[in-house]
Amino acid sequence: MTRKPPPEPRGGAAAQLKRGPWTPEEDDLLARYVAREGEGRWRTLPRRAGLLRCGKSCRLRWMNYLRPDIKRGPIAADEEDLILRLHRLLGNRWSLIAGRLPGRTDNEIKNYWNSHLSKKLIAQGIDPRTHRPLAAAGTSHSDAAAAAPAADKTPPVVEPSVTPPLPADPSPSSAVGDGGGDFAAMMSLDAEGFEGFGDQFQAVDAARSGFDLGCAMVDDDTFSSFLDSLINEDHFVDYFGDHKDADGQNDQGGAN
DNA sequence: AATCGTAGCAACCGCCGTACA
DNA sequence: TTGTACGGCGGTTGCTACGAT
Repeated sequence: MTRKPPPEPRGGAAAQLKRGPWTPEEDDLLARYVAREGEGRWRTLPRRAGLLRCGKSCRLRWMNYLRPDIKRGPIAADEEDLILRLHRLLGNRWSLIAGRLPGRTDNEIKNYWNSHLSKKLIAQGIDPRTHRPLAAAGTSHSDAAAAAPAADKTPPVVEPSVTPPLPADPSPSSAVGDGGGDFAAMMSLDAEGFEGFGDQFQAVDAARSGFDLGCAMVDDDTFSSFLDSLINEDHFVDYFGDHKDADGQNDQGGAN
C-alpha cells in the first residue's frame, strides 16, 4: 500500500522533509546506514544518512519494514492464536504482544487485530476489548457487529493501559506500589483467578497492573515465564478452541 | 464498463516515560 | 530538582486494491 504525499509540506524546516510512502532508494539509504552505524540517534540519523525524512519516520520505517528479522507474509494460525491470548492478557499493548511474536511488528499486529481479529471476535459474540461475551457487556451480538467500525473508535470499556481495575484486596498492588512488589502473590492470585473465567479477568488485571507498576522488580525473564504460563492455560484453548472450530479456520490469507 | 463501498495496511500524529545535562 | 531531547507507543488517517452492484 502506498500513500500519496500531502498536497503541501508544512512550513519552516519541515518544508524540506519528505513525507508519504518510502521509495526503494530511501529504503536502501536507510538500511545501509543502519547496517553500518547501528540503530539509535534517530533525530540526527536522516541528515547523517542523507535522507530528507524526520527521525521518527526513519525509525518507524526501519522497525516496521526494513529490519532484517522482519517476518513477511500472512499471520499463521498459531500466531493468531497467540495474539488472541496475549491481547486478552495485555490489552492493546501491541509492542508487548509483538515481543512474543518473533519477526512481527507492533504495527503489523495492531493492523491485523483491527482489520481481522476484532471483527472475528465480534462475529463470534465476543467483545474484542474485554474478551467477554458481548451479551455480558450489555450489547447484543448483531448490534455490536453492525456498530463494529464505530466501536473501534470509541474509548474502550476496559482501559488496560492506564490504571487497570484491581482485585478487591489491594495488598498485592500496594506492595508493588511500594517498590517491593510481591510477584509471588501476584502469581498465586492468578492461579486462583483461573478457577473461573470471570475471575480470570481480575487476575489478569492484577498481573497486568503488577507488571505496569513494578517492572523494576520483575525482570524480563520472570515476566516472560509468567506470560508463558498464562498463555498456555487450557482455559483459553477450551474457550477459543470452540469458537475456532465453529468458525472453521482463521480468515487468514486474505491479506496480500 | 462504471460506480460505490469496504478491506487492508503503510505511514503519520501526538502523548508519555526515561535519560541526561 | 528541573528542563529538554529523545525514543517508544498506541491511536488514527488516508490511500490503493478489490469485490459487489
